[in-house]
This record gives sequence, structure tokens and C-alpha cells, in this order.
Amino acid sequence: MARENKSKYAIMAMLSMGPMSGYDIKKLLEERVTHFWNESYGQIYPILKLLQQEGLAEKTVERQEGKPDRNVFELSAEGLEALRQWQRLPVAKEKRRIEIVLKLVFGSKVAHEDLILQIERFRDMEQEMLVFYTCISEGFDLEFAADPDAPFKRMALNFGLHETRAHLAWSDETLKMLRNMEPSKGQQG
Amino acid sequence: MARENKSKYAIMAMLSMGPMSGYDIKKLLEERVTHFWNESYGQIYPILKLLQQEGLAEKTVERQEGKPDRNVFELSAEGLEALRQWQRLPVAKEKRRIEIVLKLVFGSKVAHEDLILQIERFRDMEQEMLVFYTCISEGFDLEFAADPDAPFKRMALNFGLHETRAHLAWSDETLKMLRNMEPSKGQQG
DNA sequence: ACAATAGTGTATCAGTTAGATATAAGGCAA
DNA sequence: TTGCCTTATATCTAACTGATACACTATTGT
Repeated sequence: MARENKSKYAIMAMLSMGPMSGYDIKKLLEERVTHFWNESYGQIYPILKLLQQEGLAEKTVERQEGKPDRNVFELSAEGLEALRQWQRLPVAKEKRRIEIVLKLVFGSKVAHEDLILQIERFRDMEQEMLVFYTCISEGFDLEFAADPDAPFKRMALNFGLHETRAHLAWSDETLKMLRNMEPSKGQQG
Repeated sequence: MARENKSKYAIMAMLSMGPMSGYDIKKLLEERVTHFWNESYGQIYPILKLLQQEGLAEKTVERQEGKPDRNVFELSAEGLEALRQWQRLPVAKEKRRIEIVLKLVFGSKVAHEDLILQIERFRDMEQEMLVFYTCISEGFDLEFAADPDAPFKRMALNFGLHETRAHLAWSDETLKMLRNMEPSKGQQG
């Protein structure tokens, strides 16, 4: 079976929000979407070229003074249709690499206090994420009042909120478990 | 800065549980660990060779009758020490590609009922996961009574349980939101 | 009896993805 | 005036996935 190339559809999804350059796509991803999707330049530029060749997007060169020209891409009618087709395909279970859990599963081989430190760092990062999401959430209705995508952006945000709260609850539970274990059992050997 | 090669440490982590072959590693990952870590043969076999060359693991050939020989690898003292060093390194925020959310963010461009169908499928998969985790959880104390890694396996399991419950709550919430939206607003155009 | 399917085991390939860097010009700050 | 940030396009290598090849055994179906 043909391989998927999810990057292609991710980039088309970005273009569905409006015409933009490779640079715009990267910036938008980093600023707003990083927590559930990311793409590298190594994917973005070749794929934009490909989309153009396949007639799924159209390129316009915007000249600028003092700055490099912008290659702006706009999703074509065929592009939007292809995106819609892809939208209907069933989603497979996400494959993940959760490093914090991997570092935990050989916990009997490493120093107890190192494990606790790792979980504490994880919890702190998730706490920051919660603050971040909560800030966006509070300003949401004002910022996106006129945006037809607002309800869908809200759903994406909620995904982050639910997961982050789950991670925080897990961190607290796990720290409690680690602190209740006799340290001797967790020592190197 | 040098790239990470997380696969290398993941494979060492597997070997920390006991000597095993590439085939064993793959099977163990698929049966027990898939939901938070995975490796392909394309990584496993070359890395096992590399670990041997670097003195981090030792290879023993086990002859078998009627079956292919097994190349069994055992983590060396240096290997365990390298693994411990890696364990102490801080974990970066996980990079993810959550396809279901990507398919939702251009929701205003696609048919409403397709979105609902996607979320329902997602919810059903997570429901299955919850049943799976719950089964393991219930038989846990009996199965791993003598295992010194039991508490750490329990923590990994809890991670899955927390996330899965969060996903289910989000699915229900999102379905409710989608069903409350006027279908006309979600139509193609 | 014979075919199809599944298991054990090692190994590699092509396509996909991540992360870093090259290039080049302008602005801005120490 | 050196150094860093921003805008913008582009490419390269290393890492990684998913599929497949090979070879032999074991089980199940008809």
C-alpha cells in the first residue's frame, strides 16, 4: 500500500486557512499548533513545489522591498477537494515515544532521587502548558469572535487542556508513589 | 549538537530487563509497550550490532533445532552505566502529530457528519484502550508479584489510563459541541 | 495429501521525517 | 563594527517507519 505522506495533507490543511508562504506555515505551526503538529522546512518547501506541480496549489510571487520575495501558495479547488477526501479517511491509533515513561520503566536500575527529579521536571513543564492553554482559553471568545473556524480551534485547545490536566494528575500520583517507596529498593544495583 | 538517537537508548532499556534477541525486543514492544514506545526492525538490528561494537552489549549465538539461531544480546556493565547517564538527562516536551486534531482544525471546510464520524471512531478506539488497560490493571498484582519493576510498570500503565480517560472525556465533550452546532454552518463551502 | 496461514528469526530497502545549516539582505543594539 | 535577530528560500544528513525478502517449521483447513 502507498505510504501516507501526512506532511502533504498537514501543509494543505494550513493552506486551507488562507494563502501563505513556506515561512508563514512554519511560523504559524510554531506559534499556534506545535503542541499537536509540527513540520520542518525540509518537508515544507519540497511539498509546496509538489502541490503546485500537481495543481493542488497555485504559486504567486510577491515582491517586497528590502526583504526577500515571498512565494505565496493558495490552495486550489482540486486541493481543497483532495483535503476533504483525506479528512474522511479513518485515523489510526497514534504512535508515540513518551520518553518520560521509557525512563521510568527501568526505574529499579537507577537512583530513586533521579526518577523523582525527572517526574518533577515533567510536572513543571505540564504546569506551564496548563497556564499557556488557560490564557488562550480565556481570551478566546474575543480574539476569534469573527472566525468561522473558532469552534474547531476551541476543540483543539480543549484536547490540549484535557491531556495536560491528565498529565498533571499522573505526575502527582506518581510522585506520591515514588516518595512512598523505600529508597533502598530503588538504588543502583 | 549531536542528534539524539533515542532508539539506541530505548533498545538498551529493553535489554536492561534481561538478555534478548532483536526478535524478542520487537515482540515485547508490540505486546506490552506499543502505546508509549515503538521500534522497527530497521532500527533494532543495526543498533544491536552497534551496541556490540561499542562494548555496550555482548552477543551470544544460541543454536536451536528446527528454528533459526538466536542472536542474544546482553547489556554490559558499561551499557547499564550509559543507560543511567541517559536517564538523568532532562526530557524535552514531546513532539506529536495528532491526526484527529489536524482533521478537526479545518472543520469549517468539510461536511459536519464526517467530523462527527471521525470523533466517534476516535472515541471507540479509546474506549477499547480503556478496556485493555483496565484488564491489565486488574490482573496486575498477581502477574507481577515477584517483579522488582512492578511499581514502575504500574506507573507506565497509569499514564495510559489517565490519558485514555482524558481522551474519552474530550471526545464526549466535542461530540456534544458538534451536535449542538447548526449543521448548515458546517457544510462545504 | 496439499494448500494456506501463522510463527520464529535475521536482515535490508525505499520512503518519510526531524533537525541543523547555508545563503543573503536589512535592522538594531552593545 | 561586531554580533545577533528577523525575513525568506532552500537543502543535506541522520533518524526513523513500514514493508518486504528469505528460510524453515508448525498448525489448520479442505
